[in-house]
Amino acid sequence: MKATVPITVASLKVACSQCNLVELCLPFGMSESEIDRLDELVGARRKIKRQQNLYRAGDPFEAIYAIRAGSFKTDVLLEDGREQVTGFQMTGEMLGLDGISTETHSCNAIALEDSEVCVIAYSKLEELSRVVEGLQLQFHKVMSREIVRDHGVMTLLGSMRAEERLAAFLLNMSQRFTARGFSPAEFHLRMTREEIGSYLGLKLETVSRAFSKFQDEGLIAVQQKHIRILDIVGLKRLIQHPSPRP
Amino acid sequence: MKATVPITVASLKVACSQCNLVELCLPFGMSESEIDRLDELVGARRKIKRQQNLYRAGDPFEAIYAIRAGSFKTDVLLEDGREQVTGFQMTGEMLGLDGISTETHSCNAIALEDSEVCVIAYSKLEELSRVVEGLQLQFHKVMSREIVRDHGVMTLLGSMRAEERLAAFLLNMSQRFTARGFSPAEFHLRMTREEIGSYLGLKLETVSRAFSKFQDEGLIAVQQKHIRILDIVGLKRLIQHPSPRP
DNA sequence: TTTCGTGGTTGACGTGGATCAACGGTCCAT
DNA sequence: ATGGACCGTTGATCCACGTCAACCACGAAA
Repeated sequence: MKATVPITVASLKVACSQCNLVELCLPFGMSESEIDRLDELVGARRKIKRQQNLYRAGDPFEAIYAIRAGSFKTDVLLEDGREQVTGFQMTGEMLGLDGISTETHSCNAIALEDSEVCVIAYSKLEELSRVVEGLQLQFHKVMSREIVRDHGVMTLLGSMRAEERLAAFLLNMSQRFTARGFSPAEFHLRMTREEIGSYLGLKLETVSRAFSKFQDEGLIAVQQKHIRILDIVGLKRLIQHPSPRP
Repeated sequence: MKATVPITVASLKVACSQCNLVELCLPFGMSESEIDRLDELVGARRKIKRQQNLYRAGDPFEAIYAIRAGSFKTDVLLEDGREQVTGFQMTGEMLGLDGISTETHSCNAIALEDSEVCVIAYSKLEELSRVVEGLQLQFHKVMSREIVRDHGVMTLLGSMRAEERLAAFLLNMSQRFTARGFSPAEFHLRMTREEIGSYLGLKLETVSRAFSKFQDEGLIAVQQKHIRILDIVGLKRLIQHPSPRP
C-alpha cells in the first residue's frame, strides 16, 4: 500500500539553498553557510496524490516532512468514527512533529491536493542540529510555534462562537497566503466545508450558513471554494467584538 | 513587580539526580551519567505563591521551568476579557515552551497553589543538549508530547459533548495523579469550576451540573474539590459511546 | 461567634448551533 | 449529453448548553 518513490527522485533533488521557500521553512533565520549544510539533511522528496496519506496514526516515526508543494490536513479519528481535523498545512510548513514523543505518529496526514514533501530523517536532524546551532534553534522554534498555534485553536474552540471562528479561520488563511506571495484578499480553499467544520468544531451546515451570512453582509464573496475578502476590517471586528456583549 | 529570588536559594539547590521527580521530568530516559551533567543546567529554583504569575504573556523568554512542587494553569486572555485556560500542569511537567518561537511568552502561567519551579536557562539548555544526546532527544520529546496533548484537547473541544469532556478530564487527572504515586481514585482538584469550564469550553454551571449528574449515577463522589472515582469503567464508557448514536 | 467574600449548586428559561431533509451545482466517467 | 457521486446551500425543527437568578457551603477576618 506504500507509495513507491519514483526512480527519478534523485535527479529531482533541489537544495534548500536553492528553494524559494527558504524564508518560510526550516532554514528561516539561518546563515547561508548553515543553510548549505542543510542540503545533506533533506534526503529524498516524495510526491503524494490528493486524498492519499503521507503517514497514518500508528505508523512508526522516522522522519519529519517539509511541504514543498501542495497542502495537507492532519486529523485524529476517535474510536466511534468521529473525526477531528487538527490542522491545515501549507508550503513551507512542517509535518510529523507529533511523532517524536512516542516514536509513533499520533495523527493522520492527508494531502488536500497533489503535493510534494521533503523527507527529513529525524536521526539526521538530531545529529546535524548538534553541530549547526542555527538549525537547533530554528527547529525548536518550529515546534514551539506549533504549540502556540494549537493554543490559538484551543482558544477558538473553547471561547468563540461560530461566526467568530470562521472569521478567524479566514483571516488566518489570508495571512498565510500573503506570506507565500499570494493575494491576501482572494484565494482558493483546498478543503471541504466538512473539513473546515471539523477543524472549527462546527457542522458543515453551520459553516455554509456562516459563509452565506458573511456574503450577505458584504464581508466576503464566496463561490464554492473560491473566496474573496471584501472587508478585512469588518472580519477583524467580528472577532474582537462578538455579537452582543453583556 | 518582579518577584525577587530569596537569598537562600543557592543553599536549597537540589540536583536532578537526587530529585524524586526524575522519572516524570526532563531527565526521564537519560543515563545516570547524563543526568549528572544536568545539574549544571538547573540554575536557581523559584517559589511562586498561589495566584501569582510565573510569567505573563508578553514577558521576554529566557528560561523554561520544571515544576518541582505544586501546580499551575496556563491561560490566554482575549482583548475583550474572555479567558481560555490552555492547560493545567503538575509536578515534573514543563512550563514556558510557548516562548521559544517568538522569544516572548504567549500565555500566562499562574500557580494554583504555593509552588516551586526549577529554572532552566534556555541558552544553557541549547548548549548542553548539543553535547548530551539524551537531553536533546528528551527535550524534543517533551515538546512533541505537548503538541500531542494539545491535539487531544482540540479533539475534546471540537467533537465531544459536555459530559464526555468532563469524563475525559477526570480520567486524565486520575492518570496523572497515578503517575505521581497518588491514588488513581481519590484526589483533590486545585482549580475552580470556572477554570475547568474554561479549559473544557464550558460554563461553570455546566461543569457543576455534570459533576452532580456523575454523582447521581454513582460514577464519582464529589465534595467540593475533593473527587472520588467510583466507577472508572463507567467513565471510560461515557467517552467511547456518547449518549445517543444515530 | 458574626460577617463577608468566594466558590459551588440548582432551577427556569432562552438560544445558537445541531439535526433532519430537500434540493442545486459541479465534475467526472461513460 | 447523461447519469451519478460528491459537495454545497437552505429551510424547519430540536435540544444541549448558555444565561440569569437565587441560594448554599466554607474559610478568613473581625
